[in-house]
Amino acid sequence: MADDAPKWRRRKTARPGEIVAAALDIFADKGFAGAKLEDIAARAGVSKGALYLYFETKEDIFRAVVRTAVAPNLHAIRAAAAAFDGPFALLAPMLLSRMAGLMAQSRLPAVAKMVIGESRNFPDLAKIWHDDVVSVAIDLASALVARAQARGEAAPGDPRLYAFSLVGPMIMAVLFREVFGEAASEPPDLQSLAMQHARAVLHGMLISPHASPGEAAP
Amino acid sequence: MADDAPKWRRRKTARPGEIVAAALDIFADKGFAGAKLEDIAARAGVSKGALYLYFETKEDIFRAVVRTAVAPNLHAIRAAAAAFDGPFALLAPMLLSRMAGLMAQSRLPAVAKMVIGESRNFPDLAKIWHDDVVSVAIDLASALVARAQARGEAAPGDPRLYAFSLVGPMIMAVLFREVFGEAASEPPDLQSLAMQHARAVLHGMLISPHASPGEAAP
Amino acid sequence: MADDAPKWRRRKTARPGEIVAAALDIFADKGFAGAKLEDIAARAGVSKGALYLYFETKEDIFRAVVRTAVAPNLHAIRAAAAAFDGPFALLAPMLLSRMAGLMAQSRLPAVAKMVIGESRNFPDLAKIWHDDVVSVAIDLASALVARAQARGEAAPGDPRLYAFSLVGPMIMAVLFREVFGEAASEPPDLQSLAMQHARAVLHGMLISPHASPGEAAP
Amino acid sequence: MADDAPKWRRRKTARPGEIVAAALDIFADKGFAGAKLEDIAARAGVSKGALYLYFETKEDIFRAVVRTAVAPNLHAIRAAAAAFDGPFALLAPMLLSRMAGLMAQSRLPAVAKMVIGESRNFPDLAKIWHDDVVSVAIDLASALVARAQARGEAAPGDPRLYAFSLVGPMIMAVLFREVFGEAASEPPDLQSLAMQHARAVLHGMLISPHASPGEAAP
DNA sequence: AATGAATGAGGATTCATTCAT
DNA sequence: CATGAATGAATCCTCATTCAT
Repeated sequence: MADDAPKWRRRKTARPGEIVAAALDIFADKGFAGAKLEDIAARAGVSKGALYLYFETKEDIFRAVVRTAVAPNLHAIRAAAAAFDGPFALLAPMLLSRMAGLMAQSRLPAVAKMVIGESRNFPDLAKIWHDDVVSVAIDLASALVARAQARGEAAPGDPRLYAFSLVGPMIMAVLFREVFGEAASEPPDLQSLAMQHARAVLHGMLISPHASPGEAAP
Repeated sequence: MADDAPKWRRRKTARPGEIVAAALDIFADKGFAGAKLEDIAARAGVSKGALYLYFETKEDIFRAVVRTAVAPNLHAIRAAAAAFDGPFALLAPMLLSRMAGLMAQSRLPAVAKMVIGESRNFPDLAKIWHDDVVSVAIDLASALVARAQARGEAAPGDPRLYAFSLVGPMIMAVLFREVFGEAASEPPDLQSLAMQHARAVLHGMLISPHASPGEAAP
Repeated sequence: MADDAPKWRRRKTARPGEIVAAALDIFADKGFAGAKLEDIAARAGVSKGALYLYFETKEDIFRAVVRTAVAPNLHAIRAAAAAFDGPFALLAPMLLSRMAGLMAQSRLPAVAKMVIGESRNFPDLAKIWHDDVVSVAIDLASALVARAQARGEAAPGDPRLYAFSLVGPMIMAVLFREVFGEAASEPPDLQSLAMQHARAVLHGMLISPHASPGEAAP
Repeated sequence: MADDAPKWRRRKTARPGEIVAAALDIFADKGFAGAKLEDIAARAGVSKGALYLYFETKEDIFRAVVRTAVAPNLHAIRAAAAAFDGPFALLAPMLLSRMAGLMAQSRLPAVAKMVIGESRNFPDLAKIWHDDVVSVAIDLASALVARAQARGEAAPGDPRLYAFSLVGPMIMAVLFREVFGEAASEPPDLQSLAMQHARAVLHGMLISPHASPGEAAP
């Protein structure tokens, strides 16, 4: 609360970002309807009226929050995909690990929770989220699987469903942490899950009678 | 939903259930804050005031919706687990398939969406959902994995993380369908996903040079 | 940011007048409450803050608008009255015609509309308008009538009511044009009305059986 | 059971009228923007929320006020016109007198003031007012004049402008009273004005050398 | 039990006004 | 002098909740 530093006015450029950041916190905590503009303003360190210098409506702020969260991470995902072209057995764990890192660092999980809860009230945001995040990720994973299949690395099957097999556990874990937080039982560690799941989905959970004993424990 | 029973004077005991069913529809569509008691009452075929004959507050109705959705399905899951004690390689696909059926039939996905969105506003409901649904399912899967490991059927590793590997894709697919609905690209088929994912997570997606061709289709 | 282009040219004295002119346009269009200071500033080509260099409040601007519109026209009316001292039969049409010209040229009708609408919110302005415009005009007309009566030119009767008989049609026509504008049926032509009404109120609309046919068109 | 029991409920039927009556008072006093819904509700003896049981928005109430004021008086005007078919010299004073009575009894002057002030903000209401009140009155007067001309009773000239000559003074006087109220100099008496103006506009203000001396003094 | 008219606290939004630059 | 970002009081409107019928 106490801000000793003299607040230099003329924040015109920085303000929108500060407001969006504050709004993300409040929306993630209270949901869209539960969030009070007054709280968002307070957290952003501005007055209620100042919000309307940069955004038309509460919905507008919400949209900005979702869009702002999506854009940079979207680029990161695409970059990760294009950067590597090795064998699927190495690519999959790398991608899951990177996904774990992304989820831990960014506010994507919080935004995901918001979008899930408000998907019916903001169909256009759901569409943005779908088109720019979920579909991109699924298409990426599907493409990797398809390539692996073409190379004879991966078993036959629907690449799109395999995409769910690959990233589903990460999504579930992320939402688990976001929804139940520390209020519930110990949340899963994302990096550990990424590693163990990569091995499981690549090599299988079953201990093959033909496999060497060392295979299961790297 | 069928109205083959005489309508007059059958209400008394049926009313709360009808209200909860109506509320589930409205809450699933609009979210907690967006749902109007007037709409719930209209859908239930009663007056606004009548809601207060059976429930104290709007929150009370919401809690009843969540609890009502949880209870019976919870039993089904436990029953399914206890009923079968075969090899993990057969149990896992069966459970995933049953899970797919459960998700398709019940309103669990809709309630899950609601709980995710309102988890911060209703910590107690999040806790109920966690304790009675999520934790139970995870514990169940973990126990099955641990048993399989003890029997030498499953590879070593954290059984809890394996639980995410098992059910995560189903959860993701269910939410995908719930959130994006028909407005987005083709939603994944749950049964197909259950089958393919079971094979993938059990035997691995990779084509092992040592594996026999028949391994993929048991 | 630093913009070294010196904008201050020569305004200083012209500014208040420009602001008042802009305000008149906006007030006439939106009414007092509906007018936004931002719009007035924009139309005057100054910043919002600049308004406060010349006026204390929004009300202050409104008062200035009304007063500014009143003052010069007031002079014109008095001058017209004092300038001529001929027979009433010639004076009346001349005054009505001059009134028509004044109404068509000045923004008096627009200000009249504003004052009518805001008379209860700005009793002091209503008083100014009454004392400086309406009463002056009525008193002037009354005085002319009284003089005509004293000279035996005009029939007996309340000079004040005769004043309404004289100028009422002009007022009504002016308001008709101001309120309904071009959105309604053809507005009356003020000069034509002035001429025809002068003849009617002086000589009567009825065709007297005793009057010669030429009487109606002198 | 039969649902057609008399609705003694509350005031469901009477309320809208009460609200409109209260709103007319407040709107007339404060103007549209200046009127607070809270004040309207208080004057109507209901809560703020109750207003929204009967009207959608503040604008909706305003429209209802204007429309409600127009409708019944409209009928009265038309009836008066159709009822009488005597000589113009008798019809004109009768109509002016009736107009004076109507203005004194009804809230038409107050509504007129509102419409004048808000004509730009509510063009549709201005149109209603024009089409249903002003045009009707002008057309009516014009028709009477035209008929009188056809009968050789009235002098030639534009009947529409004559209509302004006839009713303009009444309109001006009514607005004078409404705008300046008792705060200003003595307001004109409507009935006296109707009588004196009728004589003036019929027979002329000038004393004709040919007229008998007794004609000018009733 | 059931109704639905009525309530009023709560919150999004506007805009006259201020003041640091 | 001039600016325009910032403020916050004011007010419309919503809707969960109550209660007379």
